[in-house]
Amino acid sequence: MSEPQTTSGVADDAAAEVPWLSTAEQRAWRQFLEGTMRLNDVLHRDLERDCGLSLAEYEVLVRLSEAPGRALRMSVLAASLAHSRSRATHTVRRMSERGLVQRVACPGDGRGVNCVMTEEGFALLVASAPAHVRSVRRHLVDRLTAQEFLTLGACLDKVAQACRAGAEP
Amino acid sequence: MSEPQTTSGVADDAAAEVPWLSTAEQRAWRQFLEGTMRLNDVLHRDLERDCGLSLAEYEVLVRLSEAPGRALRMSVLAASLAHSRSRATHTVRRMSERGLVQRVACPGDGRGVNCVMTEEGFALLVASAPAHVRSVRRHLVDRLTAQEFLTLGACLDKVAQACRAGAEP
DNA sequence: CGGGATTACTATAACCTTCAACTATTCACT
DNA sequence: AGTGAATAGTTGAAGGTTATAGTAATCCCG
Repeated sequence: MSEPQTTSGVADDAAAEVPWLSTAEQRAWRQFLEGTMRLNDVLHRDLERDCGLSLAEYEVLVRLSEAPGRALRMSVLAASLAHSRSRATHTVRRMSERGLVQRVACPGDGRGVNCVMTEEGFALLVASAPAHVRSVRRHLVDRLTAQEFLTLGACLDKVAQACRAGAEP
Repeated sequence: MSEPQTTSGVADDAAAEVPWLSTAEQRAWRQFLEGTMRLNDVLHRDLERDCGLSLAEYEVLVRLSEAPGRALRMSVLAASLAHSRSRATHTVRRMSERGLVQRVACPGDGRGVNCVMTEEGFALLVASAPAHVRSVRRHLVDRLTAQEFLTLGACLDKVAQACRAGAEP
């Protein structure tokens, strides 16, 4: 990320082997880090305050709302959220304790578990979406031109694909 | 973020009040979410595996390495990391238990605490930086054109500024 | 059919972050 | 000086995430 400031030159050997980041790149990288962190923070806080949902829980509800029968297998849900299966299990357990989703055995595959959205869960999503969209607009979309925002999406999509692929050069 | 799919039209009332996201915007938003999440994940994992450091700990070392005397007051450190003071306290405590930093009373202000990098901490940063930079390049920088990357930084900087300001329109 | 490999998911514990409450010090003002 | 407000930082508990190991069902293929 950033070259350790040193008067001893001890870091220069490393710099010789690794293509370091230019000053401009370094600034861009830090801006990226801080921006994504702060955005995540504020969206999470808004959603928690206004709707009593974490970002992760909201995402679960969105995915389920779009699935046929408002149901998704745990593994599919986890993959679609880019979460570990373990994380999905915990999140869904907490949500089911609140009555937002239900877990039912997967017909046809005894190993599988289907996560189904309850009416209550759907109602909460419907009630929460406007405030959340407003928040996303206010903190992200409205800060950029339409073109910038779409470019942002395209860039991060390339990154996501590389990460998914394991990111060999 | 995304309009709940509904056949009942129950969400349309909300949509009437809130400027929803267009299909293209929605795609961009999800790409952004997934990309930042996966990038964060893979960078964290790489750093942890190669160097035994979390991203947060690495950032602490970077900030300290750039500070005069390789020391920073806790509150300055926390602000510069965009972390809560509490989080900074915990992180620094763990790092000091490993001998990477030291906490010393702040001369001139009895309330303050200075966090000072040890030689060991500096050595670990120097040893870790090359692998981390490689990781950032591989997963982010090299996936984009130079122009795209700088634009990315500029966009997230606008977002960060808005978040810092409290984001009134 | 049957036994090993694979897949699907869960449980436990360790770790990190957040939150709220708390102590100590300094500042502002009379 | 003296008191109330603000600042600096820590603490401990609660909650979420990750890692690891475990159980159960299915698949594969001889």
